[in-house]
Amino acid sequence: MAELDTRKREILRLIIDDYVLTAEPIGSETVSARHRLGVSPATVRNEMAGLEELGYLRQPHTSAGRVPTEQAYRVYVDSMLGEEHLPAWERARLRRTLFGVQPDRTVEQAAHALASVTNFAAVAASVTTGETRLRHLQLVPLTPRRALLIAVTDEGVFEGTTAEFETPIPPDDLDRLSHEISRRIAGMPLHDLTPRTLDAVIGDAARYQRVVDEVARLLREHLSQTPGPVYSEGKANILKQPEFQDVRRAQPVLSALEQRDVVVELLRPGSEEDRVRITIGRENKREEMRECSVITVTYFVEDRPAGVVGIVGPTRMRYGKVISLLSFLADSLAEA
Amino acid sequence: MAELDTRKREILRLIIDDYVLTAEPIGSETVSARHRLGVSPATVRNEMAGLEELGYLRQPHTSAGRVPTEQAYRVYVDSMLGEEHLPAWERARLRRTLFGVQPDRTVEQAAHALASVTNFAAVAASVTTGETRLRHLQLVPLTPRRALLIAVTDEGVFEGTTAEFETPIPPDDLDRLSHEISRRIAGMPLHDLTPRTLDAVIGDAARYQRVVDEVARLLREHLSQTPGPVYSEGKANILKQPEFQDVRRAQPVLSALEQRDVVVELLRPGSEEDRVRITIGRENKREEMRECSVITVTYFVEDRPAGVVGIVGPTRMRYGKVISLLSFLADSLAEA
DNA sequence: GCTAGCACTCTACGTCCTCGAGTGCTAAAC
DNA sequence: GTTTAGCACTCGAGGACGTAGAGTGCTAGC
Repeated sequence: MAELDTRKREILRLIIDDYVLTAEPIGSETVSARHRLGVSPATVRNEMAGLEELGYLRQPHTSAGRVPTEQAYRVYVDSMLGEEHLPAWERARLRRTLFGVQPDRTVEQAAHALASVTNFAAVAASVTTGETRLRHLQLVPLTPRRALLIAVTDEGVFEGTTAEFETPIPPDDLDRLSHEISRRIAGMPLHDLTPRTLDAVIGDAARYQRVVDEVARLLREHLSQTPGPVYSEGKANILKQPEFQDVRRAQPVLSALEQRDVVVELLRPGSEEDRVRITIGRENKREEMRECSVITVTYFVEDRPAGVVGIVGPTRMRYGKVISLLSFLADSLAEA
Repeated sequence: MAELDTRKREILRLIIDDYVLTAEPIGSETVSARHRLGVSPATVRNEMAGLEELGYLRQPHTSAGRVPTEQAYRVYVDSMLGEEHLPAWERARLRRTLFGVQPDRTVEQAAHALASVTNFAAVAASVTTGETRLRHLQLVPLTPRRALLIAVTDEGVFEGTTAEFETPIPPDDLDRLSHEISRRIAGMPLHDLTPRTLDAVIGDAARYQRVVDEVARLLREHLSQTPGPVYSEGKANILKQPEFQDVRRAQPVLSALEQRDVVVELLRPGSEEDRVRITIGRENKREEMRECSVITVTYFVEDRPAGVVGIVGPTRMRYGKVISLLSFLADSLAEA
């Protein structure tokens, strides 16, 4: 996109900055007046016509001002982004919510705070990588034939499922058995939990072969593929955005965000070089998200992705601000 | 409300039934035509004028038909409710979603299915009464000074919290300790978890007095007052309802439903005589819910409340249908 | 007590008009 | 060659007006 000379870029930037705040089409008059460019509206008009030709601007109708296209937002985030200053109270507020509460709800709280600061929908999740290790496993007897399986991993994430057995097992045996399995399995990385290795590790553990099999099955099912809890907070916030005043536009988005797999998809972790991920409008895979922009940031602990936080809002958003906010939040989360 | 003679009641019923389906004001013509009452529109008009005087009907404007008031819905559910037949496919669908999945996600699934069948928002929770008993307790070492506390109760509900200790504890000791506490606490009803009794039961357990204290504190905090997870599904459904086409009406409701405590409040369990609870419009405590009706059903296992499911929708809803649906669902849940 | 008839009321909707914002083009100025 | 003033043009927002239709309340007669 080297087609843009300095002045065109400057004008485009001004239009985007303005439009993002007002949500109203911007006219040449406004541009030339608000920031003194040293040129008259007429000149700005010419440039704007050029920008429209290049696909960066769009006119809702002949006699309205112009609004940025998705392409415009794209070059904006790619090459016009300045560091945005975060007001102290916002920093303070975010940090307070992070360190105040129980540590196991930090991520949820982060999403909550993010939603209320940005007025967008916030999403967050801890990353469950293959690198996660099992720490502990416990079978709690419910009935003679059923027990609650609890698995604790490296990251404090854990899942509860009921296991059913074909033959009844006395509670004491179950307890001993669960200790046995637990000891053998502790420290094992999740990605080693293939059927084969699992059998190798715990397969010869006991006379309760059936039980071991059942446990192995559940572990495989739950831990290897379930990517932990995901949180989405403040979804109702998008109804505050002018572009979603029409319910028919908002409804699909809200519905989509209620589906766990959609959110999981949004929260796919990035790599070290690719911490901030920005998806604008039609760049989204999901049809329902085509009217939204999604920004996510992955945070790292000891060089491994530990979690992802992000927001979902209209394509018209203060990208710079949001990115600063997310980066700050990610850094804070990395500490915790 | 003995003010209503038989014909007035009949007419009111017809108007409600019709309005609930169409969401449009009903005129005298329609009433007299749709169901053959044997009287002319003029007569119906007179009766309707009477009903309006009594507060059961309301005219949006002079020349529109009439719509039922909340008072009308109230007498409707109190005294006009017939058993509504549930189509076989709906029963089948509900049951399928309940018994297909992992047992520990039954309640969530129930809410999900409910939302998609009714097109309203569905809420659900398991009840954590004082009657719930502790089954098992486990401390999993994280660092020398921190451990994950897991408590398993009667109902399979369990919570994970990290406990912090002032002095480091070797993992083996912690394990022994946690078994010790677990044995002493097992079978204890939650409402006995007052500070005093707790201390009496586990206070003399060990030389790790501090640890025991910390555990006691966490147990009190988390189990006695946290009422387990609550689920709300299909909140975006309310955007499909004609009365919530205006975003400014829908936004407060959606925001409220995103707050856990609001949902908890809605899901307060009823008693045996009071299984079905219907709250219409302004009967709701929460300001934001004043445009909605909430119907919840408590289901019982062994004569104790085990959970609550319900829906949130506009006051204009098919009360009979929804109640049948909820009752059926509650019965099904009681089995599981 | 019921109903036919009728005048009345009010909204929804379409048309017409004006106002104003913003444009694109052209010709003059720098 | 670039910039700018001037101007005619386009188009949507919004108000005024009129009509159609739905529904009502009232009255007089059955």
